[in-house]
Amino acid sequence: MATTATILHADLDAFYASVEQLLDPSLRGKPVAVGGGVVLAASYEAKAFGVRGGMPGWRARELCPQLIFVSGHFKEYQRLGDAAIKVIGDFTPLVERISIDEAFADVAGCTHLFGPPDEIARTIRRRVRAELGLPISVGVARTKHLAKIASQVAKPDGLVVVDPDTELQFLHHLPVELMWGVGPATKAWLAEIRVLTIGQLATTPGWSLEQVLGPAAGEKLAALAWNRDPREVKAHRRARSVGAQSAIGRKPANEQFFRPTLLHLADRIGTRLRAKARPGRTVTVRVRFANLNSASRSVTLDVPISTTVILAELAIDLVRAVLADHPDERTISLLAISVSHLEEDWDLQLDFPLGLHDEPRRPGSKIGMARWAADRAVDKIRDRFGSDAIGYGSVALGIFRSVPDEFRELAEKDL
DNA sequence: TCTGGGGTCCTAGGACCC
DNA sequence: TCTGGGGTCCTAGGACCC
Repeated sequence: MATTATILHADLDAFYASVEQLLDPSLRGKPVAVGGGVVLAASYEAKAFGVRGGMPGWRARELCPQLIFVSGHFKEYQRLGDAAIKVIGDFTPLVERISIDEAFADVAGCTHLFGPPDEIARTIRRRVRAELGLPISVGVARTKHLAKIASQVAKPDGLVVVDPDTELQFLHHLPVELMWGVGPATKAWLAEIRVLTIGQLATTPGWSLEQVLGPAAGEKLAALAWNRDPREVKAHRRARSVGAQSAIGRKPANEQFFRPTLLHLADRIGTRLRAKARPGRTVTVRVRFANLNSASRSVTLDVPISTTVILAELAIDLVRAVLADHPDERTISLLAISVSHLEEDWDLQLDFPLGLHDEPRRPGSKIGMARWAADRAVDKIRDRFGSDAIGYGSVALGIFRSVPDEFRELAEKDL
């Protein structure tokens, strides 16, 4: 089976920072960071100093004193990210978007119209540069994983095509961390057994990898060398969970502090679940303590829920349980709620939510109905007048916003 | 004045069923 | 009448990705 290299992986370079340099020419060629308290994205000039996403702002300034901080044009990121993906969509409907700035495409079915894959890749790069003013790197290969590695190698602003006949040569000298799924922990373990390159990995007996990393990871690591990579590009993937979290600095582990935050998080999640008619059955909370250790608790219900107050009450109970199990932890630094086991296309008209203090297995009650009706009313008012018009206002709750809401929305996956 | 926010997937142990 | 094995679901924790 002679498979040809028809999978593209396209990735906008240092996306947020590139947009800022596009919008403000005085930033071009200079080290730029988007963010403030924390670096959300860094330009290549800043990366040269070791500045990385997720890094505390003070640390970034330490590494690069001349670093320019900009607060970010989040609407523009969404617009330009969408536009870049749309350029790819002009060639094939088989586009799998991974994030705001990244997508796979399979061009096998459109080469008769647009020429060979490498030519399509060149056209995409040229058009994104000409029409949007942004650099984009593209990898072309026989599988998704290889295409992704190729685009990483192509960065910045490049194109790498991996011919099926030369795949092993291409991979041989590349560091293991370029593989998808190999992060710091796996890299460190592999380094211990003196495996630094993908070539070395390919000649390492499968059983020793499986023994330490488990069957799934072992299989994944061996897949590249054995040509068992997934090829299928999926245009539509539905979300499997919805969550929200908030770093709250250092707060005592008391209900008066965690309750308002949990209400706010539950509200964010509940609104999204109701908007897409996808209530969920499992609620998970995570509590991170001052020492950055964290613990989680979850509960799975018989009935899917999306009511803000019910989500919040469940979350509060779960956080209480976590704290009861960790009596020595007196300071909380982050709270998170996540809802999973999401229902597909739930008819909200049939959603008789759990009355919290009723019999748990009997959905529907006057109290539950009233709460559900109240949420739907709030949703409608927000649709008309904006999200701050009504509800559990963060100002009233004293919520400290460490990142702008627009940034959170950029990261949200379509339900 | 150490570390943001939204996700995916995997593992291991236990409960429970047949 | 004391014991197998397979499958599914739930829970807690962790690695990883953008």
